Amino acid sequence: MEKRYHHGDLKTQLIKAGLHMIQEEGIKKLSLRKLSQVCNVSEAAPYSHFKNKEELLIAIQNFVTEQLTLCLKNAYESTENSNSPQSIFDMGVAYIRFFISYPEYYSFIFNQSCLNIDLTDNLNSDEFEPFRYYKEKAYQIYKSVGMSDERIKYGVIAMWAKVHGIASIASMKGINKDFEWEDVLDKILVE
Amino acid sequence: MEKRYHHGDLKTQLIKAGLHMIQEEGIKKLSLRKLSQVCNVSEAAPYSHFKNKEELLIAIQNFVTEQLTLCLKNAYESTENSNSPQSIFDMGVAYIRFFISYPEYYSFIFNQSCLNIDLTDNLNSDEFEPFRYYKEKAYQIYKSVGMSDERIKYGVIAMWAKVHGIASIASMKGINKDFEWEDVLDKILVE
DNA sequence: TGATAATCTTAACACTGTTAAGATAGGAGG
DNA sequence: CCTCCTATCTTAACAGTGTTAAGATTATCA
Repeated sequence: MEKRYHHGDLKTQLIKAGLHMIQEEGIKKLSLRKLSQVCNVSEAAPYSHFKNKEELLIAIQNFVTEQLTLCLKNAYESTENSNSPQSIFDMGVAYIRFFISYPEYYSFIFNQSCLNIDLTDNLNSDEFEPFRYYKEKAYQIYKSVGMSDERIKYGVIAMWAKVHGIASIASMKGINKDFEWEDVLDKILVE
Repeated sequence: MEKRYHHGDLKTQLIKAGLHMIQEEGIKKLSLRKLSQVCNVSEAAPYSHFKNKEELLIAIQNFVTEQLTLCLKNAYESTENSNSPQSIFDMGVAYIRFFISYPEYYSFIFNQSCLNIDLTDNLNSDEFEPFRYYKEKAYQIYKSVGMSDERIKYGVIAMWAKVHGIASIASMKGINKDFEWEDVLDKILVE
């Protein structure tokens, strides 16, 4: 395997290697220089594909976000009758399980201020797919059950907050070790 | 104001200055060297009081955590009848308001993996006061209302997850700008 | 007073992100 | 096929970071 001057597929390799490094050692250990080394490329090479570190992280963030959205869609569509309250529950469980499986992803997606970087602008209410998708489907379902718009508005956000809160707490390493989340999700999630 | 060789109160000054810097520019901009400069002291001086940057951050984290606990205690005790479900609600609102007021604090307390540092060990289920206090009081109250232990166990964690989730979402800059959280807390928090 | 320990400074190290200047080579048009 | 353009990559440097070692200063207390 000879080394060529032009890598050929550096951009996607950087994203993949970055994601891998986040899973293995956490974002705190991720540096562009180590990433360049892994990709067998000089330290300045990434700057041909990303304006700076932030842009690379945003690319990785987008990749992870897409996977999360896929999990939600999967959960929604795999229910017998997709248009039932059951699929709202299923989407919630899928969301929580996603962050239990990859705890590092939670703070990577939602934590802006700890990085030397601000990923916040990439997290707009309307553009953040998982939020958008969940709310849209939940609205449809509650509507079809005949719930009033007023109740839907607050019901959806309340349910969503609970789901997100469980994901947040469950993805913390130190907190709530006494809970085997997987076993009690159904009891906590039901109203 | 002459400069003495011995600062005299450097340890507490570092914590105060650090907290101030976090509020003003976020944790990402906080560096020991800038902190030393603010305190009019050399770059290695902090190492006489803290083993490393992580220890200083833990000290700041503890300070913030104490303030949050105070908010909860205040909310609990200021209710007419402290031992009523109303004070559970009040504590939840206080918790959420705390992080709406100081959004930077949320990721500072709960975000481990983004820092070059791991604050997680400082966040144990039993030692993290706000969690402990809320759960303890909620348990007492539900118990006095005659709720079963089983229902209490899941009810408390479910309510807590919702509260924490709202705080989490509401403290995000980019997300859910469409919600004026302060106005709708009562509608979202009630079951 | 004098010794000990706490506190602070200076100087260096390795590691970051980032940029400027230039080398290489892939690909389009002649 | 050749040439030129441009994307991509390298080398070398800069400033900023956390951290440590060695030594200076001074507070404390016997």
